[in-house]
Amino acid sequence: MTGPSFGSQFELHQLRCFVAAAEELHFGRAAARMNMTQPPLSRQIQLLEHVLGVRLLDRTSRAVKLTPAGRVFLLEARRILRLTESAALATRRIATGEAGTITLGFTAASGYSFLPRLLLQRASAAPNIHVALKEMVSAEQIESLLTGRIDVGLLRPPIARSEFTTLKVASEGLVAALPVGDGRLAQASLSLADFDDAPLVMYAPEGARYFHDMLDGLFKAARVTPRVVQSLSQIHSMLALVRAGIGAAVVPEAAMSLHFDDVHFRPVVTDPPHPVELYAAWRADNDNPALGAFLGLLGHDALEGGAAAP
Amino acid sequence: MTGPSFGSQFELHQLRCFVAAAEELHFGRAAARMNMTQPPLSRQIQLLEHVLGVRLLDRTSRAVKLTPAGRVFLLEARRILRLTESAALATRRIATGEAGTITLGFTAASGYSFLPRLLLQRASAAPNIHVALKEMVSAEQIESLLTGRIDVGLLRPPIARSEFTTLKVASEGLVAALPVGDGRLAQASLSLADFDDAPLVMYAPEGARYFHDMLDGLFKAARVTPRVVQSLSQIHSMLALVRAGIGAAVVPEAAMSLHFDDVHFRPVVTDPPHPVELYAAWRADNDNPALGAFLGLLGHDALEGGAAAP
DNA sequence: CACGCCCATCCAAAAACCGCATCGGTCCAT
DNA sequence: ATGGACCGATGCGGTTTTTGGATGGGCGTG
Repeated sequence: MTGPSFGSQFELHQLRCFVAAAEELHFGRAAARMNMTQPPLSRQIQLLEHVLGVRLLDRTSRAVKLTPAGRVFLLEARRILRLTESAALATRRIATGEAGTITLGFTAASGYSFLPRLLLQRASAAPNIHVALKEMVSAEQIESLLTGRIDVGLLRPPIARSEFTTLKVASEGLVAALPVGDGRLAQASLSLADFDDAPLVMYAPEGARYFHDMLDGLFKAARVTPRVVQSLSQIHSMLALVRAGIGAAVVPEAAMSLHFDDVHFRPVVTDPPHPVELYAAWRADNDNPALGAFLGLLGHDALEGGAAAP
Repeated sequence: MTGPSFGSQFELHQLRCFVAAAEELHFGRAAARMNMTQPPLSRQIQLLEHVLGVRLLDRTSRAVKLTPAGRVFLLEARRILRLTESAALATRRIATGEAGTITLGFTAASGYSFLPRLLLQRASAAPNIHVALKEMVSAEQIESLLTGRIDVGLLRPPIARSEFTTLKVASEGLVAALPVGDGRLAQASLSLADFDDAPLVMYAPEGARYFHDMLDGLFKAARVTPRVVQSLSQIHSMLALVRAGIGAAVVPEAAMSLHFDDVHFRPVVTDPPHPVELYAAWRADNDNPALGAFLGLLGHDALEGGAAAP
């Protein structure tokens, strides 16, 4: 014989037996609490003591007492059992989607207005869903959705992928950003014609294809030709140029939350009155349990699977 | 049927199986690591999932992947298993006396010199033994030893109780505490005769029976009769009176560590040169496992059971 | 001194577990 | 396209473990 070929590790059942016995200081009552009879409880505690190599309970036929080691082990056992319960609970919450983490990609522009509203709503409606934010342009989001780096993207159309489910979550109008002193500020609202032959800070076709193409289309349809003095892809950079008096800019309403000094906004009337669309997209086969709860925040129809992308 | 009449709690063995599978992401290798075959491992994990009501591993015939809930549960499971090991370790250390708590009673006088040395030694020789200190006079210590409020007492003889084991841990001489200006400070050492008919701050027979009786006996044997101007039981109070010039005092050497300004000490020659004795006492049937290690600090012969008290 | 209380032990029945053989599904090489 | 390798799930018999009733023995109590 080489040694005690016992299972050299104790089991939770033995811990539960010990805690019951240590709390009742009476094997009979402890057994009753454990829904079993006294002999097996005795055995389990003997086994536990054998595995530990330590006597935990001093038992005479008249009284049961904790040994010093037993006192220490009682605390440890209670801690372990508490941990098992909380572990099970936490895991179930993750699985049911009550809690969990959603990694969300978003475009810079959606971060100004839609995203803060969304996060505010999450804080009250799904406080246990953690949202990890990653700013990236729409093309990056599509790539990241495919590789699983993000669970959901907030991005611009077109989203031409069959493996995605998409949902239009917001649409907004366009506004003109004008420097102080610009005569057009006298008007309450502008039309596209107001930009004909006027200096315009435009979206760049590379970094901001969606806005570039949209504005380009709108101007062409209205037979208006602004003088494009600069092309940029970031809204805040464009507004900085507007402030410098280089020209006007046409940006989504959300940009109004940026509050540049000496830059004022006026609504721009367009044919579809809200041409700027924001979509949420996610892989249809994403198995993140928190996804359902998160999508619930995006709109009440979201859970059914959203509208197809154009 | 009321519900799943399963053992509604998982077992550590299932946790170990799950951790192995989650780490290997391969049931066969995981089973090998667990020293068993693949089918039972599959079952254990199925059982665990059933108990939790949560799928932990997504397994196709080609690949095994953790679900989001499984990722969370893996962390929890590892934590629980780590805790079980440390719990067993800590408990064994308590049982073997490597670690633990000793509640120690001590007299005020022993706290000046002997106790600090003892605690210093403990810090290096038995750092995991925690010593809880309770100052109390010898009579209180005996009472507390009987009721188990303290494990060990550092006290003065006589200790006339058969249920105690005792050990002489220190003996010291007496010194005279003299106020500046006292003529006897000219001598390098004093004899008892130097106190004849001189004002003396004496130990009170109630609160400090040991010192009172000892000094009383020494003076009587030397046929010396000091003028007792005050009786106190606390050394520091006595020294305060000495400093005020009320009289001299005869105190144990340890009192020299008190350092009162304008109070100087001179050795007093006595017949037994070290008449002040300090004993350690503990119940022979004390089952505190840390006791052995602690007694080892008191002297190398301490473990055998000490000398009988007078 | 008989009785009651309580934990340990013994033993047979029940339950749980394990390993073997096998199945169904997927991927890969031919 | 097809055969083979690989992998996890499942069915089943044998073994180990656990359970609970009966019993024993120590220890206070009336």
